[in-house]
Amino acid sequence: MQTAKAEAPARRASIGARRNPASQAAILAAARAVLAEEGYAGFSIDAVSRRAGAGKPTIYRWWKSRADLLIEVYAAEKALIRAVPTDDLARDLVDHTKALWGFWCGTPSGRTFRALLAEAQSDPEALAALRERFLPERLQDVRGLFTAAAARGDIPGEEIEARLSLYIGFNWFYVLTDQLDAGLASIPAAMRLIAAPARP
Amino acid sequence: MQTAKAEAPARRASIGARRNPASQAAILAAARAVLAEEGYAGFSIDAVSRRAGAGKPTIYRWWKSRADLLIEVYAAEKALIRAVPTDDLARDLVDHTKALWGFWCGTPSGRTFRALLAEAQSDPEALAALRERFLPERLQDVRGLFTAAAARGDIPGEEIEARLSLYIGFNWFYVLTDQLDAGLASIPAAMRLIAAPARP
DNA sequence: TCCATAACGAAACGTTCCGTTTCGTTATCA
DNA sequence: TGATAACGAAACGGAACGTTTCGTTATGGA
Repeated sequence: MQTAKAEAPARRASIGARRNPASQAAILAAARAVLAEEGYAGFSIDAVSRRAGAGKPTIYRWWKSRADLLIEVYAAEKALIRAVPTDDLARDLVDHTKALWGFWCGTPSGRTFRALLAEAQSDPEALAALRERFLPERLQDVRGLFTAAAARGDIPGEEIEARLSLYIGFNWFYVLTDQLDAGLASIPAAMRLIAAPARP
Repeated sequence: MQTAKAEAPARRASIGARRNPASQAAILAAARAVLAEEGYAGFSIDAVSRRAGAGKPTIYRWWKSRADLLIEVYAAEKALIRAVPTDDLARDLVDHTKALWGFWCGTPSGRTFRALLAEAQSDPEALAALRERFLPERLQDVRGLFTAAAARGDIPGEEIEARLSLYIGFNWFYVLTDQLDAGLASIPAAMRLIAAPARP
């Protein structure tokens, strides 16, 4: 099991007129556990509240939406993956893609990500948070791979957005259809196309 | 407005021991209208039932899940778009993409599609329906563009899946982030990369 | 030192939607 | 003509929503 199953049954009362870090940690851990075990279907504020031994008002006080909570759960683990450009964009992309897919499969983060994308289809604020907070931060590294390649003259600078969109969409397609295994074989060819030098 | 707002207040009773086509039509029209006006957030069986003037059991009798209903609403309009290969894959892809995005923006189908993808993240049966029924049928035409190009020798046959995945993901990324407008400019460059001939 | 302030968990609120069951009605089809 | 089946309406118990009320705990400024 990839998550702590049993929660500390210790009661957490108020520690005064300030946020209780233990409650914050318990809620994030509970959210992570619920997502790991039941995915988006079981991810309700009630379920997280019960599992964390926390009151619902405590959750609503610090996270104004489910999307907020999802983003924080995701961000707590994503920091492990870094992408540093070498001199070969295609290889950089293949490496990063494999690392990302391993991260999505080996932690609850794949389900968390899918939940966030689903949430964004029904909640306009979740969509805004996805576009304005989540994606820019998460894509910073991979965007850097493209800008470095453009700086080297390997790809045209004006095609960065198009190539980045291709890269993002490729990953989204496989994770949203829960076909990361089947998609592994397509990674090298796809990344070669995305990283292709400008045609003469 | 792109959908009929007022429903026929005429009562539809049973027409005997067989399905009532008027009820089927009213339910599909109601689902379409709800999606057009409120998107996935307002798409509940209760809401569709109320709007259609139909009983919930009638909906559950003929559609075993929300995803089923979404697929049928989408399929009722998608038939309008066809893709016939010429001798230029890149141009075929650009044309088809623009037609698809116009269809997604000009009808409730964009919202329907987003709702279906969201539904697939919480309901395993919806995910199965998406992969095994919806996508194969919907992708038939665009897949034909790639196989025709491979038959001409313009692209390697073993890269069809990778290039198709790139194409699908590109579209999904923009529709799921509700950024079809902003993505228009990236279409030509992206399609050129997807359709690029094999490197020597 | 005292007390206004604020976070805490628990419980309950009314609302909405879930999927199902019951009911009386309607009309087919064997 | 009668068994069969779909129809709309209404109601069911259960779950989750987001909020409010409550008593408790402990801080931090006066």
